[in-house]
Amino acid sequence: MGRGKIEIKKIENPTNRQVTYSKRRLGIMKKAKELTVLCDAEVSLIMFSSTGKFAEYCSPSTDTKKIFDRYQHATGVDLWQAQYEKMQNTLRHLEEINGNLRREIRQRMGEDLEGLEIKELRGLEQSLDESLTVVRQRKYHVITTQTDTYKKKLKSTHEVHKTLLRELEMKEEHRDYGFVVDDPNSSYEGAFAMANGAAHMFAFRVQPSQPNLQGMGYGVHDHLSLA
Amino acid sequence: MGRGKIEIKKIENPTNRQVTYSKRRLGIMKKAKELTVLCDAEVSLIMFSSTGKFAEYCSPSTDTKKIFDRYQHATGVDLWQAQYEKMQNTLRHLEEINGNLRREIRQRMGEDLEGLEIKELRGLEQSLDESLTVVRQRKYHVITTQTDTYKKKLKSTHEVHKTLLRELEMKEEHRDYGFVVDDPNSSYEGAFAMANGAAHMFAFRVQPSQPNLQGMGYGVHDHLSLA
DNA sequence: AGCTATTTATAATA
DNA sequence: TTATTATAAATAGCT
Repeated sequence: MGRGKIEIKKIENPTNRQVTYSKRRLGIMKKAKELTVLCDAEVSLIMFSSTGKFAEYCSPSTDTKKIFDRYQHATGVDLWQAQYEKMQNTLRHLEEINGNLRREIRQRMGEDLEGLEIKELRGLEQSLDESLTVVRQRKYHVITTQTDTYKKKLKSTHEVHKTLLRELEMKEEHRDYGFVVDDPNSSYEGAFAMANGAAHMFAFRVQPSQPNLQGMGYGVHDHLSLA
Repeated sequence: MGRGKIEIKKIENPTNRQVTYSKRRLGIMKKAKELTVLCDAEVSLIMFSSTGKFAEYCSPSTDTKKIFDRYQHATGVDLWQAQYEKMQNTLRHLEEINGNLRREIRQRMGEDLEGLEIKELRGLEQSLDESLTVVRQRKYHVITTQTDTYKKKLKSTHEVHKTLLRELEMKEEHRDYGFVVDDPNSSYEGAFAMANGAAHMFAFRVQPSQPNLQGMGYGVHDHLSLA
């Protein structure tokens, strides 16, 4: 149906191919519409050109999703089922692992021990013992580091104090009156008390075992309630 | 393109409509094939007649699912996306929880402690300490139970022994010769040595802390490698 | 299902 | 792309 007959094979000239695609795309869409109207049919037509350009026709009485639902029903092939089931399996697997991890944590917290053999209990005990040692070491390390930090702060406060004292002495030499202090916190007593007080507060928290901290928990636990 | 021009509107005569559907269905499928070949396009054509009959054409280079995935990508239209993304989110969420659980276990094993504050370290230490106590108690409980079991077995062995002794004494009274023993394991010495020996082996394993058991691990760890 | 007169689609061309 | 037009292809009405 043209000036000459053509063989049905790929048009190698890209321009011609594109032109033919445009014309025939309109043609087939017209055909699809006519089929829909004349024969009261439902038609879905989806096309991608070789350059990736997308075009579609779908009967007005329906939509592409409905057509595909019908398609799946008609063919019995559930296109998404495979993917879906795969994901569901992964999900189940993850939940199982999750359960196991939670159980391990519970056992490491001294719960859920009923099912364990002596051998396992001994292993767990030993592991906890070793872990406790490591955690204690780490705690002492952190404490030491923080103590050093406070010491440095204290020392720096002392420097400030000395400077202030010198300034005051100089002022005293220039006047025959006593202290002139604008801000009580900048005085020797104020600054020293603060630094010392902070250090004391910390020292108080240094006790190895605090039986009253039950309610404080161990912050990382929060994520047990995530799922 | 026929003996007479027709108006494009629903053919009311069902027979005519069906005939026209058949002819035009073939026609449009031919067009779809030609478009595929001539223009190197990807085409999906799905049709349902007014009587519900299903027919489809799909480019050989692809399949209906792929066309549909491309369709979704091209249109941005949802269809299955919602469900799919929901699952993907759940999956990601589970994996995240999983990671957190693993981290908690590692921390309960004395690893990965760098990010913890003193407060958290102290909480962890206390938790481990308490857990260790519980696990030790449980271990001793299990050990006690097993020891009881062995004691009962031993007692029962003693009963057997007494019976045997009585039988032997009776035999001695009937003959004037010494012991007559068929199976050495059924003798007093054999039975007692076994029961006692087993108990000893167990007693040996009762020591609270076994520094050499590092390699044995704590069986429950295996599931750390599940995912 | 075939047939074929006629309409329609489109290849070549501009 | 769009328009023209000669020609191939599709198909409506009939068997």
